[in-house]
Amino acid sequence: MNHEVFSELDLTSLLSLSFRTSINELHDRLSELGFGDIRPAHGFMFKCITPKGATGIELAEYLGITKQAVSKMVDYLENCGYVMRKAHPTDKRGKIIVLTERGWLVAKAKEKILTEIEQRWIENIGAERLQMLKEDLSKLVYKENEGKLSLRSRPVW
Amino acid sequence: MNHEVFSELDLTSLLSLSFRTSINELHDRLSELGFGDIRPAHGFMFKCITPKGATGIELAEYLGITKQAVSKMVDYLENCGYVMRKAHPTDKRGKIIVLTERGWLVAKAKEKILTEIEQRWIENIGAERLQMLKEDLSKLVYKENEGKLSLRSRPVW
DNA sequence: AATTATGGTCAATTTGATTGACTACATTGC
DNA sequence: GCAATGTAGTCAATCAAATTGACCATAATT
Repeated sequence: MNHEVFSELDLTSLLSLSFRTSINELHDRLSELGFGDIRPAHGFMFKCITPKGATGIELAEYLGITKQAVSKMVDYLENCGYVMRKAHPTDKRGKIIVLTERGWLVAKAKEKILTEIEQRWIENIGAERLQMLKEDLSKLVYKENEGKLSLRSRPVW
Repeated sequence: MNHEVFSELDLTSLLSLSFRTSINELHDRLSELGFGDIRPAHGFMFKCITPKGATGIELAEYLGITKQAVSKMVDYLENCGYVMRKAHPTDKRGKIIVLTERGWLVAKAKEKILTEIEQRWIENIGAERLQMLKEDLSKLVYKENEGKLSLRSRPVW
């Protein structure tokens, strides 16, 4: 398999492939650490739950999915021992989803692995280029979404 | 919504968001052109079918999914009038999947839209930066997969 | 010629998401 | 203050994309 193969790919395909590559490594590593029941779909949720918890509606908006989908995901993660539903302090209808201890463990492991992946990328393309890459991607995501973000630009992790 | 928000995101999240952003625009545009029945999952298949067709097994390997999944996808695309199953010239077990005229229309529209998206990105970050971005992503996808590509790095488009 | 391997489909199941219906509580507006 | 409307969450049914397992027909191997 030759490097040249990828140069001919359009940007969208490249973004897809590099995302899949990262996410595959992340989940392989999480599996090795005993977090095999965490799947790609769950990942971004953790970012919204930390540090002080979130309601289902907040998660739904953040992830760009329906509250029903969030509810099911929380069922699963609660069952696996990663999150807990707590009563909302002021709104008796609402619940707050918070991380359990095990939830915090996986969140920290995720953080560490992502940092390591980024570190290895720095070794490949250099710190400046990685910095530029991140800046450019940030700019693009921002420009293209102009305020309407988190409606359909939902991350998979 | 502030640009700063994204700078704090890790690389993996950025890749996810920028990919989603591109793919959303692509499919919005395809919908406007009357190709609303094409969904993100189908996209990368076209790249493998063009120009001279492909067998189910080839598609499965290229996409990194099972042959059964390919078969179903082809059922759907055939039903929508984008592809056709033809008899394999030498192997009586096999079939070749080729694009119909409508299939070619959507493939060309896709090409055009992706080029336009890339063009707009050039206006945002400049041609040099975009070139660098593509080179860096290519290098990373290549390095990280080292030969074992197309097994799990399956594109979603 | 018999065995094994391969290309493709059928059927059942899993995962992640959807739409629609419903309950319990909150907010608004006379 | 209470009736109308709105909102947080769940239940149920369904869809989309993929999986595993079983199977058939043809090819390749020995």
